[in-house]
Amino acid sequence: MSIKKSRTTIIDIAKELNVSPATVSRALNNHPAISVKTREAVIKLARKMNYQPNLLALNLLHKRSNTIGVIVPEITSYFFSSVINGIQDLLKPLGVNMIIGQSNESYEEESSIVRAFCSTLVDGFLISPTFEAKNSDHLKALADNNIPLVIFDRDCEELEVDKVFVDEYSGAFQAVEYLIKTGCRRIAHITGPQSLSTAKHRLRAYKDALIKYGLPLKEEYIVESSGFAPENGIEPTNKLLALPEPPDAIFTINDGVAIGSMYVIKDAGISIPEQISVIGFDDDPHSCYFSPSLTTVWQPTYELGMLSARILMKRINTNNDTSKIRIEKLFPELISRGSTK
Amino acid sequence: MSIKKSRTTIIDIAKELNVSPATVSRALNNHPAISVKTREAVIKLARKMNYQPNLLALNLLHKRSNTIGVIVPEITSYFFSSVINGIQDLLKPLGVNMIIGQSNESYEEESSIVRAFCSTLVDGFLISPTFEAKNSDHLKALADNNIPLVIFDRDCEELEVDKVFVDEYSGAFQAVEYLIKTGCRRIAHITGPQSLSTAKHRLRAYKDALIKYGLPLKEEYIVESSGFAPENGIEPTNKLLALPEPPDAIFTINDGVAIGSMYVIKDAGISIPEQISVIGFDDDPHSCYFSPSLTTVWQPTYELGMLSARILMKRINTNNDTSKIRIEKLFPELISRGSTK
DNA sequence: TTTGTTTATGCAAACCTTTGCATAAACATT
DNA sequence: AATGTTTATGCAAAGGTTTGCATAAACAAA
Repeated sequence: MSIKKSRTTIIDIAKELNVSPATVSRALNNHPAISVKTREAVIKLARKMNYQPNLLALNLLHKRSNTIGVIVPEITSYFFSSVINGIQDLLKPLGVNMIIGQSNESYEEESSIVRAFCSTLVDGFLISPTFEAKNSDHLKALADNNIPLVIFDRDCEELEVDKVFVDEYSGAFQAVEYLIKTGCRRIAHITGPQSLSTAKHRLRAYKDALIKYGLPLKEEYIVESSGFAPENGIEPTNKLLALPEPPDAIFTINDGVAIGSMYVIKDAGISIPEQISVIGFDDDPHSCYFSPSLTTVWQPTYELGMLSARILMKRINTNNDTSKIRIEKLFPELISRGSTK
Repeated sequence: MSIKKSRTTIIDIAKELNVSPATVSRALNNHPAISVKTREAVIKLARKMNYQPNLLALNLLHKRSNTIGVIVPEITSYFFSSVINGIQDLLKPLGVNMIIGQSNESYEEESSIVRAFCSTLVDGFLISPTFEAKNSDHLKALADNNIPLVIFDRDCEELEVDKVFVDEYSGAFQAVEYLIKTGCRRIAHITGPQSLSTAKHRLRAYKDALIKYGLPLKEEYIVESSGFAPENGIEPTNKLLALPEPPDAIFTINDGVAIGSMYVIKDAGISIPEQISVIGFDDDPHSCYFSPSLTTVWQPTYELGMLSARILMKRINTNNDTSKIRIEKLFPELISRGSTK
């Protein structure tokens, strides 16, 4: 039953000064048609009364929340949290906020978050779709409601919207090529869920690189991991090590899996990189502290976030005009460390 | 110049049905004084026209944004990102959103974020203060504006608000006690920035444990790291190893630093845990994949986030009444692995 | 028929700000 | 003195929803 001490409004100031709220508004917004005297009085009093504009009212007026929704599979991974960093750094100077949703790789959750954010809460979306992508109706619905959407990192082919990717193919190709050039001949690949565009591109690059260098493509050297954490690397690696002719190199879908993989390999008494080379993907900050330190493919995560956000804001500010959709690609880079020869 | 196809409002429905907007509102909100016939007609049409309430308008009306602000030093660390997970999971079923700000351990940034979030955008704050805490005027100002605030993980003593902590002292004491019990006698501590309550508590526990077991307290065994990443562990460890009588155990401020520390130790050809035991703090998911796997102190991060959010929501929903402030403590747990004897 | 009661609906204010249009006052020009 | 121009301000609507109060309509009771 406490009386909520409501904050100072433009009306309070107006009453105090015996002017209309409109005058106060104009004075505070540097409208030209205000006498110097009035303006100064208003500004002075506003400061004294600690006036702060009510963004809730402004939002309603402008039909804009100055908030965007970001949906990622998870935020605890280094990859996505540093993408978010990039997004945030672009948004902050613009005074735009970001609400984050985690899909946990679940289609249901993803669409429920979209729905929740949709109710006028959000001016646009930045989404990296879940790999459990049954369909993309919930995302298509955004287009119908004229809410801008930018897809990043993971593709969703049926959607014709702005997209920002890392050139997975290039990164993976570099990695496999490097293994070949350092003398590996029996190169295995621990791939990720095949519904993911990223996993598909990396797999294709793996195959293409082998072909280019005339190495045989063996189905048993391609194993799928069901996730991106170290524990997801264990079983696939065990499978590879149990082969009659085990690989002399493993290119993994990401650093997490690579770490699990190295763990298994070392545990089996096999030396890295002498007997088996390992390459990851992501350049997680932990990766260089393992022994051996992990060779990996660095991705421009921060830039990925920045660029995606920049493109989204452009859409929002141009009222989602019908200009051509943009598909951008950023370039990854091989970082050679101790886990390769 | 495109015409923004504005969404269906309650007024559109009202016109279509020749009733007043008030009637539509009541019909949709199950108000008792509405005839069944009208209600059904309204609901049917609302569904057909894909009506979704305009939260912007509701926010203004209720003077509530259903959004809380969360400020953490950084989100890329496992610790904070999993706290955020807990917060989010509590908030989601309540339909409350969260905007995140990163202080990057900077006082300036922290207060600028508070200011930005303040302008009616946010119903309450969840803050883990930066260690560059010059003062807490910006946080005190929240109290003046009657905006609820819950502090978590890191204390700010001059503030009388709800707080949720991990019992750092207990966790650190367990760690040091464990080292002693496994035969270590020259135990060093890499502590964190001393403006942090967490670092202070852990340091105190370290000292108390040594005293309890009659071990000498040597100043040169206490070294300060300037951050929480592996690289911050390097210099402090070098210092320790260079001592005339190097330690036979190192208790570090967190897993990140421990990882850097182990890196240096192994590099120096010293074996872990035979010659030096290492214990971290946090239980980062990577920690068990290092060799040796890292003994550490697990913190209930997820629960920390959940509880903090729960307490904040209580404050918000009780209109920030003057009930007693709550100080809660959660308990950490030692996880023994390969880096200790 | 009158009065009283219930039921269903509408009006208008409130939440806070901005802005197009109107207007009053002050001043300048003839 | 009359007309025209400039300057400063106010009015009111708009943005979408909820809700206390008023009221019309329908019905029941006397």
